[in-house]
Amino acid sequence: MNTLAEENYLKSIYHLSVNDGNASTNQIASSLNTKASSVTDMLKKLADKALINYTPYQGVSLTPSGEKIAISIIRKHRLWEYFLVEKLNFKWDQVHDLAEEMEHISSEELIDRLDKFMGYPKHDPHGDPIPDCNGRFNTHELKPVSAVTVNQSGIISGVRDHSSSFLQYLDKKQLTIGCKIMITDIIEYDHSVVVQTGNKEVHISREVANNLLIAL
Amino acid sequence: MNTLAEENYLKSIYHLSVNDGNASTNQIASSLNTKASSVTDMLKKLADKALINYTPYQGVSLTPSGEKIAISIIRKHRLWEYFLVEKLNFKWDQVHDLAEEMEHISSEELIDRLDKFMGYPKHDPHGDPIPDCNGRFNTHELKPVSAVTVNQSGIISGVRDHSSSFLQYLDKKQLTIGCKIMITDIIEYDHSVVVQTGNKEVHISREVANNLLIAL
DNA sequence: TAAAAAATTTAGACTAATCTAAAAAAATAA
DNA sequence: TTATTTTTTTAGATTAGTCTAAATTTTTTA
Repeated sequence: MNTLAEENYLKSIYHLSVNDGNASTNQIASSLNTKASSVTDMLKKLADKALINYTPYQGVSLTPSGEKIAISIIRKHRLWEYFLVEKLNFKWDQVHDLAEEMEHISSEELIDRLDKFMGYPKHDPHGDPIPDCNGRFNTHELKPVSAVTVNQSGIISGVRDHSSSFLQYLDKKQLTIGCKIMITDIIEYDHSVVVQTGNKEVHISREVANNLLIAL
Repeated sequence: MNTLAEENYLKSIYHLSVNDGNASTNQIASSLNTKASSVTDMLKKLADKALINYTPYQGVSLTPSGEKIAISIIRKHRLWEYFLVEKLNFKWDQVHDLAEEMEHISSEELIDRLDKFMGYPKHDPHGDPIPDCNGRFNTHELKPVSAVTVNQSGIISGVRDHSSSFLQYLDKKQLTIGCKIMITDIIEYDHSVVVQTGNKEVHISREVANNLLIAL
């Protein structure tokens, strides 16, 4: 078994390397709120355990076994989030920190039974896909609202920012997972976006549009 | 908040001092599978935090704030055990170690919601009372089978040993929580006990009788 | 009640994970 | 392509929790 710190590093490296397959020391440090020197120490340890590929100064990538562990933690995180929202009636902006703690409960059997208990959900409350017990999941084809052209419509299906302040803002604007929206205007000047949701028009900033994902 | 190690010490001290209100260094060491010298170090730390009353060489007792924390951990442990058995269909002999891990999830709101979700159960799968959100619970009036006289009957309502080997043995003998039994004979020679359960007679050793608790 | 045994504490060391400050390597800019 | 800046690593220290071995206190026993 791995320590809590090791698990958090693997998870962070996984998220950071989703795009380019590589994570830098500084990126990891800032995502874990720690110092670059601490990261270097841990990278050596994870490399010794063959969980990452590490060449000094060159950043890191996960090995297959490191990725397996990372995905298992993400599975746990998302299933617990689903449990908290669907069974214990938490709001979607309240569950991230709780799940950060619960994702380290080690038992795989427990999580598989939890999965079954909830009917094998495919997405967590923020729209992120939940890996199955073999670590497989659909990488959904979502676009940020900022990348959509005028008059296109779609279903809000994910967020890039999981902070409660962002989620609460979306709640207030009634821009939540599952809502159908249409992009009615894009303001050239500041790249802010006007979207139609239900019978209302909502004006959102470029930053919000960037962090709101829709399925076309 | 307290560390995992601190929480485990407080819980251990609570359990050890239920009877005489006091726990010794060696008792704590053996219950936590650690060394007496490690215990001494931790006792100083807990005393500094005013969670225990500690006089060197004299053993320790919990202060009110230490007891509050201990009971909160026990509440979590027992609620998670209930959840695992009632919702995820684990057997009563499979849940102890899982709950040891889950009891350290810190959120009180989470555990209160879990309590509500399950309908405020009063006892865990081993018959132990579950403290309510204020830390109150009935200390049930149970007797070990070894302390009962011939021809008395009662309901199996608790166990003193939570090891899976003991619980599996009870399963095999069909001596589980809720069963009505009658003590039909006590063997003078080795203090073993013959009990009637349903239409069967079961012969149990003194040790088993000692660890099986009934309500008369 | 003095000697032996048991229990407990102290002293000093170790590991995991972190930090600051300094050194080294890589990337960028002049 | 050399100088500067940024990134990363190394060196050395710190904290929590643990350990072994030695010292001390308490308890037991003769």
